[in-house]
Amino acid sequence: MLSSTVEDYLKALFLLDPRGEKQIATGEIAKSLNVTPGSATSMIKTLAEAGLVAHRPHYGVKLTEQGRTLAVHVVRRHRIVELFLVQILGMDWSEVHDEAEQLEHVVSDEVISRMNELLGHPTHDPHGDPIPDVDGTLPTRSLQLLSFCVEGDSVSIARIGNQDTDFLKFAESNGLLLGRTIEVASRNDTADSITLLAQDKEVVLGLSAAGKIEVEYA
Amino acid sequence: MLSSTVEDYLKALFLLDPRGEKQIATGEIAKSLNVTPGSATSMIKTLAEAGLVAHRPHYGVKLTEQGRTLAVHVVRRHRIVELFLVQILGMDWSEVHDEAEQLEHVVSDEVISRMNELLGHPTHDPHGDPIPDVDGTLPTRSLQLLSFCVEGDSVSIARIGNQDTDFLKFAESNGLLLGRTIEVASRNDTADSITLLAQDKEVVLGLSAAGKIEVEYA
DNA sequence: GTACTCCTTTTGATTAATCAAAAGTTTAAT
DNA sequence: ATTAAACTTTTGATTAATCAAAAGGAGTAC
Repeated sequence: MLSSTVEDYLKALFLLDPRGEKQIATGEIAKSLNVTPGSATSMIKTLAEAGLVAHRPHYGVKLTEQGRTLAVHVVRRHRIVELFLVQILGMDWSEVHDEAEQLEHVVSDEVISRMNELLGHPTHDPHGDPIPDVDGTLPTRSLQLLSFCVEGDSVSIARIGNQDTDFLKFAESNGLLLGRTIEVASRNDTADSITLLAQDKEVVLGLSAAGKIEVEYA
Repeated sequence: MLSSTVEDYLKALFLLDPRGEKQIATGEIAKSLNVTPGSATSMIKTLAEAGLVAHRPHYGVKLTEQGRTLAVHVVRRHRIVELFLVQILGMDWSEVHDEAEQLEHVVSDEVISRMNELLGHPTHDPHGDPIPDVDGTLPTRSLQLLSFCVEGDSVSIARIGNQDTDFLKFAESNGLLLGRTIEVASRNDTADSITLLAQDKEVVLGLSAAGKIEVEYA
């Protein structure tokens, strides 16, 4: 059995590079897990010995096939739990991330499978992130960053790539919910901002915030 | 925040003495948690320093008010989760105990409160154990051990005091389910057994097994 | 090509929880 | 009162995970 900590490292590696293309720097892992670089190095060594990552000292680290499979399953558990908390328990999407962060390490396959059933084999979690299926396959969509959209675009919101409670609360209260269709009213690269029309209300976002939102052309 | 381990010790102390009357022996705690006596002693010292138990060396240990309150909440979480797994996720009562054992340490108050709502503020879990309410109060019933029943008694099953999967599967397959009315067909103290009529089928139990089942007179 | 900066890795300590085995207490028995 | 049995506590090690700070690479700048 993997410890929660090991699962967290694997998940972080997966999320930093879902395609498994890059070499990930120790510092990046450390930052994303809020540990010191030294802690990350020593855990990486442990993971490497267990065959879960390939480590090239001073260059970077990458999940092995085995490590990736385990990571994907942690992510699957996380996302199913999140959706379950929203759909079945009626919690707010802004508060389920931290809860799922804990639950992902303890819910059994049996429970996940029943939740999955009850939810009707969903493909995406409440933030629009894809839910890997039992054998680790991720559904794909072709999404566009809202920050790349131009004036006049009419798009529907497909994913919010920021789990921060405050950000999600802000999005919610401004009508920026998954599935909602919005229009790009204007875009100002000098001011680094974009103005949207969501439910006939104007919302102004900085481009970096807009870069956390992914959309689909209708 | 309490560690899972601390919560397990508190819960064990509570379950070994729900009324908070006795001094509990170190060895009993060790046995119920499957650790060596030395481990128990050292944890007891930690708990005592934190004010969660009163320890009289070589005599025994007892939860303080504070410790008991925390323990009751762990038990509440455990039992609500168990019932939730059975009622909402459709799991079998024989498999939810171990699952709940893990979940009890990570589900938030928010989630417990929503589960509780969804379940309609239940008073007992799938094994007939009482669910403490939010402020720690336990519902009471006056139950009788099945092993004390005599020939001719007609009673309804109120509690199964054995979380063991095999035992629960056996009970289930012999019609010994919560709420079911059964009759004591005969009782043989020499053979240490009791014969029941459950749904017109005869079931013979040893008295020690019967002592794990609690009943209510109709 | 020496120096500097920015990472990464190593080192040495610390904390929580555990175990095995030694030492110490209680109780009960003769 | 001595001794034995049964239990509890202490002691010393171990493991996983972490941190702070020292030491070590790599690339860049001049």
